[in-house]
Amino acid sequence: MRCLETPEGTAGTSMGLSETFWISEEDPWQGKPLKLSLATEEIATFYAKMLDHEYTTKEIFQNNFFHDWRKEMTSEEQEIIQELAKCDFSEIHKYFVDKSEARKALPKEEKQKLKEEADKIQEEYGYCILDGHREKIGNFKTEPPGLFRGRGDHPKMGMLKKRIMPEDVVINCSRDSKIPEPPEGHKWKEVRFDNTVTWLASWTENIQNTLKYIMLNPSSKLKGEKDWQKYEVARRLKDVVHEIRARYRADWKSKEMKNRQRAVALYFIDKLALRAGNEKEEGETADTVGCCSLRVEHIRLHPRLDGQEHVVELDFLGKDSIRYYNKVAVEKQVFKNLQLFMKNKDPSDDLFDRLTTTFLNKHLQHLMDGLTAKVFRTYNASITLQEQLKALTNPEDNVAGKLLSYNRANRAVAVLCNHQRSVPKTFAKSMEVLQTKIDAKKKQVEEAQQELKKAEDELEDPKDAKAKANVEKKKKLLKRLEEQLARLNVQATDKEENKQIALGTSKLNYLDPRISIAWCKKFGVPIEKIYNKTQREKFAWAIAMANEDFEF
DNA sequence: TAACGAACTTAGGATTCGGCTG
DNA sequence: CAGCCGAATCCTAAGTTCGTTA
Repeated sequence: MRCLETPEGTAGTSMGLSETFWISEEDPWQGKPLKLSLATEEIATFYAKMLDHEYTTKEIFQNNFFHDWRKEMTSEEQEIIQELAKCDFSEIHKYFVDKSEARKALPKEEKQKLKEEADKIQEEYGYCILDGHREKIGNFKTEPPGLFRGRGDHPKMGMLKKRIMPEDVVINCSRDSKIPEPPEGHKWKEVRFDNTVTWLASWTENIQNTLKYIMLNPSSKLKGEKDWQKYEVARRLKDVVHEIRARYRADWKSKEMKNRQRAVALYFIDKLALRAGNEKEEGETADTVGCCSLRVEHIRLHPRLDGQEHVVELDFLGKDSIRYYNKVAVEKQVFKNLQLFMKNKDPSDDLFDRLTTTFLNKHLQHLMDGLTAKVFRTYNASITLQEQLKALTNPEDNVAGKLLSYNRANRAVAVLCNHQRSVPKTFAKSMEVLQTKIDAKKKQVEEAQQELKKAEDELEDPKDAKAKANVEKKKKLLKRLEEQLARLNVQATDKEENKQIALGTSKLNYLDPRISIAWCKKFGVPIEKIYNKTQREKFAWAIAMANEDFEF
């Protein structure tokens, strides 16, 4: 494992950062450059590097940063540097912009050398031996210091994330293994030998005061087996889901408010693939919710809307502050229950005030061994893929056409799970380029049609072999061009439909890979077309296991 | 029984890579 | 042959779950 990177600050070193420029209100510092201590300068570089990001303009970010920065300053520095607004980071910023430009402009050989050095580090620190097998480690470096940037409206954005020292790190390995040496002059916080957990090293980060772990890569046997287990639990849910649904429908009429709330929440989790929604500590994280933590302000009830009855409009920020927005028609009983749950409550009150994820999961555990709220997401995602593949795949299609069907099935799952992405910066442009290609191809097709017609007109004598051959040639050309055009159109459709939808998350975490592998085998699509190298490594267990008859 | 702690999966954005094109 | 672009990879935050503690 790697830890202890060189500090990035340059004060007192020979790295040659030009002087930092400070303006302070008081004489004698007004407009004067200031030499910073090593620690202070390093933190200044963290801020300076982020100047291009919008969030450095946010007050919370600035306040958190400045507060933490001042804590690390010498008393002299604290005396001089009293206001963030009077600090000028632009020279430091430029220094790093130039540095990154310079790196990009490096000659090939130099880049090659850097790559080899990185590979050497990967080779030395990136693997471990588990049960006699050499396994790749997922994250073998401790996280470097910097400024914390949470997602969404995070109250801690801008806080200083401190450098991890060997003294912060716990090593977990076998008693009889070669225990990793701490860097020269340092020692580990602890070395333990716990084979009931999977992590190799851990430390506590200072922002949320939570543990971080060094763990194995998804390609490892250990992770693969866990992944397999996860899907097996979801498959067991398939066998009992109808009973469970009958049960929660019955519970919509339960005399116990607690149970009614649980039944409605479970219905949302099942139907809408919502996450469980644990309670979160206020002020520690961004304000996001899942099912059990929904508040009254997150839903609106429409007795009638757009020709449908009993429509629930959901609008809230979920994990990673991604917005969930959906209008969905529900059963009358659900609708009435929701009205009941909302009665006499403020917008900021919990919708399911009698419900916790613990209570919900206890119930689920009782319904099926190993069942928890998240299993519904896995189950519904995988079963949706299977059904969609069945519905959308046309065996007559060529590989490109089949892949479009696959992507559409994948997309249906991503939509269900609300996996979004921001529209790529280059989207509009690349769409335009594609459209230009399509237009050009259309023209070619038209020309080919005319040429074919001409060739057919010239074919007066059916025995004229040359003319006949010419017609055949033109026909072939036309057919080829038409196919190319079709392929481009397919591409454009696919691209447009994918604009704001992220397929990767469901592919990696929710879709039983055996479904996809079986589909590939059944329809003669090479597995490489749907899984890249990394994904094939992660799903090696499934590739070895699934044949074309696999059913989720 | 609520709060806390630990361990693990899931998640989107940022960065880097590598192949194509002008 | 650079420069661009999409794909792959990296990064680490943000969830879920379960066990423990006060």
